[in-house]
Amino acid sequence: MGQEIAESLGVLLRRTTRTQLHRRLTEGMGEALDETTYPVLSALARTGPRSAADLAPEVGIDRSGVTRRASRLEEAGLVRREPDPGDRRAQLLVLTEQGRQAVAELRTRLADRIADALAGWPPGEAEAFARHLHRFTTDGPFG
Amino acid sequence: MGQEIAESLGVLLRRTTRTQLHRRLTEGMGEALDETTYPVLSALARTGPRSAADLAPEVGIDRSGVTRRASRLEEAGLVRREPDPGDRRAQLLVLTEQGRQAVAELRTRLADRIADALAGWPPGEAEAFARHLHRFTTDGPFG
DNA sequence: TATTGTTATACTCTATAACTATA
DNA sequence: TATAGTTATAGAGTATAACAATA
Repeated sequence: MGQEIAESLGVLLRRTTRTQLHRRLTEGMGEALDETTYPVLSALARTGPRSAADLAPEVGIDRSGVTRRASRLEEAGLVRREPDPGDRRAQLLVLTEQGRQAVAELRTRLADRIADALAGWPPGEAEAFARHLHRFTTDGPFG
Repeated sequence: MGQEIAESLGVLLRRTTRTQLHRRLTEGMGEALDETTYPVLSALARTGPRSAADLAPEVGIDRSGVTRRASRLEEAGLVRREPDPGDRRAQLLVLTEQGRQAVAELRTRLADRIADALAGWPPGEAEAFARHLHRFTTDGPFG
């Protein structure tokens, strides 16, 4: 059983698993939105307006990387920068209306893919899997 | 439910999730064995002796990358190169005894981490999760 | 003194292209 | 002609270090 999970993790954690999924999700959504900028846009949608420093651990890169990716998204009109009212050193990254639309499209695409994958599963198993996977990513062998 | 899976996938597919796990697994096992060479060693153990070209898709990089990583493992004595008896163009990458010992240690470490993560789960749920995760990585939204 | 965003720099890792040898 | 391994090269992406502004 542990061996089966180890094998599955091996596939999931492959570099190509991530890049290929993100590349397909962002396909045709403009030059600025690719597997590099996707995690920033996605994290921003998940957490709401954030500074680059706050977003960095969420995305798994440092603040200079967030700045660079955010600049690409800003040029494309998906993100804008606003001064943080509570800290004049900081800039908040905020989704524009166009950015929100892009996130909605990305979420739909991902949801469709997941639904397709689970379509043939026996009743109840998909729900159980969702719960288990969430628990595993939270308490799993990653900390 | 799809949303819950999407969130979990977001965590699993983070670049840092992979590198940190592999970094911890290989900790203290010599300079040649790190998060870069781990997937090659692991794939070799899983599939048996293979050429660089055959191993490339398994690892998710191209054959030049496999060659480079294999050379590091060879220098450290974990892998050796043998001529392929069936094709004189090819070189088979083979685990040495030291390489097999390293793989055994890595498997133990990963199994321990997984077992720790599942220790508190209700009876039967871990087994179900293992089956579901395997199915999901096989038929999932990645192809 | 510490932390912010940003930029420039150095480093790591990768794919691409070339080469020779063999199928 | 195509494919093997290998090497050199160029590209992408990253962390590190520095900077001025603000806490």
